[in-house]
Amino acid sequence: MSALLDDLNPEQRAAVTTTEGPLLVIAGAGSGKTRVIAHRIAYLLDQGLARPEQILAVTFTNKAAFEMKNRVHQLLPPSRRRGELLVSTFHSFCVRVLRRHLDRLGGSYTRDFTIYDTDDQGRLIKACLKELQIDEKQFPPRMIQYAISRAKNQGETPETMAPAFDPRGEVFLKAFRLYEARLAAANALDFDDLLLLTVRLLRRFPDVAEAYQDRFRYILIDEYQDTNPPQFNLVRLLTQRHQNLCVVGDPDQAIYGFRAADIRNILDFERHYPQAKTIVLTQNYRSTKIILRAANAVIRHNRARWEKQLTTHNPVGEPIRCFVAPNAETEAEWVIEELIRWQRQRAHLPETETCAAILYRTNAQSRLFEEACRRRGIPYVLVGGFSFYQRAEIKDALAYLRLLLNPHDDAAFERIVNVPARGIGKSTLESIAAWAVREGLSRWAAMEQAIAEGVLNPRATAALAGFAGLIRELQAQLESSSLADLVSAVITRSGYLEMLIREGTLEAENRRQNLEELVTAAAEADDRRASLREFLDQAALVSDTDDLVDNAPVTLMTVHSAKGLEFPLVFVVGLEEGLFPHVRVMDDSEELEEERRLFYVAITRAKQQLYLTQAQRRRVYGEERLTDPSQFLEEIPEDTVQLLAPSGSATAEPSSTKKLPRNQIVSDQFRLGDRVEHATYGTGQVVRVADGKLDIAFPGKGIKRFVAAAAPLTKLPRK
DNA sequence: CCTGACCGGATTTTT
DNA sequence: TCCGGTCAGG
Repeated sequence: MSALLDDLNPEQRAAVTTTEGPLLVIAGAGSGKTRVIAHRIAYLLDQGLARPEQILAVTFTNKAAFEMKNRVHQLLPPSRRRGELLVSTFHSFCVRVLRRHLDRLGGSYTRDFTIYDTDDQGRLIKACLKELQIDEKQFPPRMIQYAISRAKNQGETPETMAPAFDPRGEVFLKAFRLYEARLAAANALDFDDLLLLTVRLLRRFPDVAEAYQDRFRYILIDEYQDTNPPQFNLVRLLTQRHQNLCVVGDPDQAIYGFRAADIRNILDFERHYPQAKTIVLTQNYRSTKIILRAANAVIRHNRARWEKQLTTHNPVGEPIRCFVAPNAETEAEWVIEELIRWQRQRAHLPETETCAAILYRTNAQSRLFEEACRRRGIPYVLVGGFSFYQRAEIKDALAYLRLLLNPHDDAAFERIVNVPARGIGKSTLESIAAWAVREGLSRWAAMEQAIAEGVLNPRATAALAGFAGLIRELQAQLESSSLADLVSAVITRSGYLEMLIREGTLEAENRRQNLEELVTAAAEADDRRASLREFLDQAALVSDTDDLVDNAPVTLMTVHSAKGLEFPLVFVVGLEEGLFPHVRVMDDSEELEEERRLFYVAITRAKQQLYLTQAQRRRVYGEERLTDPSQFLEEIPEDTVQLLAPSGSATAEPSSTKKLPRNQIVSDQFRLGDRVEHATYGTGQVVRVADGKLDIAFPGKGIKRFVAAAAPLTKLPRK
């Protein structure tokens, strides 16, 4: 058993073995946090302090949960591996609880509820606005959606919200109220509801709460800095009895404020749990000294902060390499070239030593890098953006399946009632919608009535009856068929497959293959003996990083998705004012600090080599714009950085031209690659000499063009 | 009812 | 640039 603790440092060992009472582990980037959690669970089991089913561990993604389970498994002797260890995300855990007990809450909710994803939510909100005749121009659905989610996460309901003084608030409340009513009517829960209703359930039914409190003797929460109020409440409820709560996180990596995550949950932990012990893990095992020094320097610019300095015994490493590209296309090309070069040099090393990540602020940036990879024949893995379960054809197929289980799922109904086209048009659907609203029915029920009473024109009635028949026919198969057969039946009998085949385009063929893939996924679920319900739940709660491939040579993703991951080689791209930091946060100092934490997360993903790039021109809204270097670049210490000259013919355009008084031509005194010192811009590197002009790149300040120079420009000795 | 052409507006990050 | 919504014609 002591082998469990052997290769842990004293801080880590303390975090693993302090098993009684609340424990706060502040774990700096790369401090072996995941390892500590896995070892702690293994330790609890190994010491006989708990049986597997008495432990609940919460991770941020399903993938992390899966890996955590595996790690624990490997740490344990075979004799200790029995029993079910529950490692899941907050959302999956809540679904589990609600599928058991939601009936108790009463109202229209039952345990057969449907989960509405962001997409379904958006459609529903649009429908609500339309029904209330609210102008979408004045009240953009996205904003309403955001505001509703925000309100719900703050624990507000339409009833508890302050009576609206201004008409805008009144309009919002009306939309909020209707949205909640429609959700309830469809027996649907949105992502926020999963947490909220679980909390409500446990509060209202002490016997249920006590059952869970008794069961979980030990609770561990990862990424605690990113928990939101309902998650906090849930943790409080679950830990009331044993208080053996261990939360692990890093306030410097709190990046989910927009999702109502509250960094105070971790900062005030010792106040929430007065008995708490605190352990800080400050030794970094991941990055080189240079990378860590840059990261420390960056994060120190945040004012609201729990001060800690990470150290490492790792080698000094290579300087951080900065590159300023003339435009976004060149940026992407250059990154891929550099990546190929880097990996070629290390071709003799195992994949784990050479895999790379390209990290960007927004998903939209991925396209150029994908194209560059494809041009050079580099296979890549793209995370997020358009993951498998978000593809239209997959969501369509899933909507059919959802409707089989819950015909009152209006979002599913609307999605596929006329996909493929079966003669159920806009006006017909509007009549159904109006009927449903008037009678307080779901779309499905309204449709059945409309068919029975023959109120619609014969053609429409026949088309609807055909659709209703199709769904019933498929429903009849629910009991008897395997999931794989059921999915196949859905895509063939609905005519979906035929539609794609008839289309005959390359894209349609692609979509057909995706559907085939779904059948495969269903077959795998059959192997696990999953029910249709479980299959759908899992599909609704997949996270972007779940389809991450270990040790892929190149992975493209947002910085958010990269949280918790590490790569030998990392490119952080698009370091421009307005992009990273994003325009939307620049005028709010708190949000800017969150953005800086995001940048901190980005650079601390790198183990060996870090690249930072900026494009001087970038298309925004299809219009080319000049960019300024990100303010974050200036926060990187100069002596950790090496500036790189653009290779080949690609030459950067300077962002400004500096004219100095005395017309002393400078170009013949300097050569490409010279290091220079300038009075105002600091140390730079000559990246271009031509026509008596000199382009000099200054880290964090972009490229400046010098026509002539006075004394302040001095040449430094080459290193 | 369906299709295709046209126009206007949007872009942060995610369970 | 791209997406979604609107409108006219088949």
